Amino acid sequence: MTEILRERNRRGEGGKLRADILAGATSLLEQTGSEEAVTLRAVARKVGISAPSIYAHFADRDAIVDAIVDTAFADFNAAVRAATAGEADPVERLRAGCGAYVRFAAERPNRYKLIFERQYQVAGPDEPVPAIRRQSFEALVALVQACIDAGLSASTDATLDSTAIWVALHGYATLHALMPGWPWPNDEALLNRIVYGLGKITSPEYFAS
Amino acid sequence: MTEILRERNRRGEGGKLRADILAGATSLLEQTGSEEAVTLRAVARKVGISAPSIYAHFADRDAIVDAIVDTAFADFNAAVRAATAGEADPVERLRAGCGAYVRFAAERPNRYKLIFERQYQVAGPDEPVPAIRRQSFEALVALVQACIDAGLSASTDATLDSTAIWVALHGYATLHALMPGWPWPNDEALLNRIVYGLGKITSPEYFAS
DNA sequence: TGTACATCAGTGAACGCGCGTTCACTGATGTAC
DNA sequence: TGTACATCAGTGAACGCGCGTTCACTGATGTAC
Repeated sequence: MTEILRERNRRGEGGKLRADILAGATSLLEQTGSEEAVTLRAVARKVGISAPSIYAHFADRDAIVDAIVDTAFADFNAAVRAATAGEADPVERLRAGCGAYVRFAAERPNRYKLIFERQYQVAGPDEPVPAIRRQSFEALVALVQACIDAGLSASTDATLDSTAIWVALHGYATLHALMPGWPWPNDEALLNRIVYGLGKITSPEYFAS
Repeated sequence: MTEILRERNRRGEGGKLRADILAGATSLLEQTGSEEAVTLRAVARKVGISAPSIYAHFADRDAIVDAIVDTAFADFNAAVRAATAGEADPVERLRAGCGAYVRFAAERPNRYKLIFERQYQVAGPDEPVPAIRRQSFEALVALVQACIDAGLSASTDATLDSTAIWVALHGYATLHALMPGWPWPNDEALLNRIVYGLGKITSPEYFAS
């Protein structure tokens, strides 16, 4: 648990500590792999300050975790959007988006996990899902629908097939992080099976893979 | 947190407490949804005994959680095996096994979650996966291979396609538990897409669904 | 059949720990005069 | 240009809490004689 030597901020620059706390908490989460490890005191140790100093910037422990989730979710949406933006062909766009989804999770496994687990805690078991999460799913449905419209997919239900793709991507992302010792098949091949198989992509060059 | 009124066991029947502790711990896990809630003291309160009494039956807190995992994993394997045993047609067997997989997770979401998360903690990030887990995957591969052998699947790589099916089932199971408020499509339809789509089942009556 | 006693099932008090949070404070620094 | 002071950034000690675990114990019960 490395501690950072830290100089007191100059007057008017107290706000900088907020960013340091967030960075420390995020690295703590990513290193230990569990949300429970993000304690006020552990974060303070990591950042090199005393525990009460955090209260100037966050209301309580939960506010820190919420801030991590907000940042991570924004990063996630941005990563997927950036990946799809670069492709013209509908199938390539879909494939690129799904690739970015899995890559994000692989590179930040614990932040990915937190995004989804926190969802549950925030919304409660029976409450509706927040708009921001629904929107990123709608984007996936739109990608599949574009393939259908271009005559490249045999799907007759973009929502159903998007859901299938989504659960497969989520399962792959979480299992991959959870069982690195598993004899996983080639990453590209598995992703192709998920995207082309569940997306009912008809073009032979896609389906062959 | 209901406490159970409990009479002291008679001489020679001390072992009964072990089962009570396990049952209390399991119900605590299933109610609260988090492994952290399964504390020695919470289990003792649940069962209606004092905390130190647990040490006569379990070495430490971790041993209780391990026992829950062992039981849950055995139950899981039994449920899937029982489902496949009843079917003669290879595709029906595969479909029944996958259905049992998802049903098990839906009925005991927190035990299902624990089985996989504990995996990680036990084996460590880089160690190989225990034989018992590998065996239940091999059973899935065999089900897919049987479909290929019967000329009912166009798959040319039973392991790859079984992996795809597995990650999709896992993703569906975990997301379903995590987001009950999500507008999930019809359960049968989604499972059919996963099993028939990723299993490359060719029979028209299957593929149409 | 009666009784002493070993054993068994389980208890209550205590320990040290890390936690979230509160409170009164300190000391450097920018600014008003 | 010098100085008093308000403000800002952050601290140290303390609180009560629930935890895992230890220890010496208690009292009911089956059994040997």
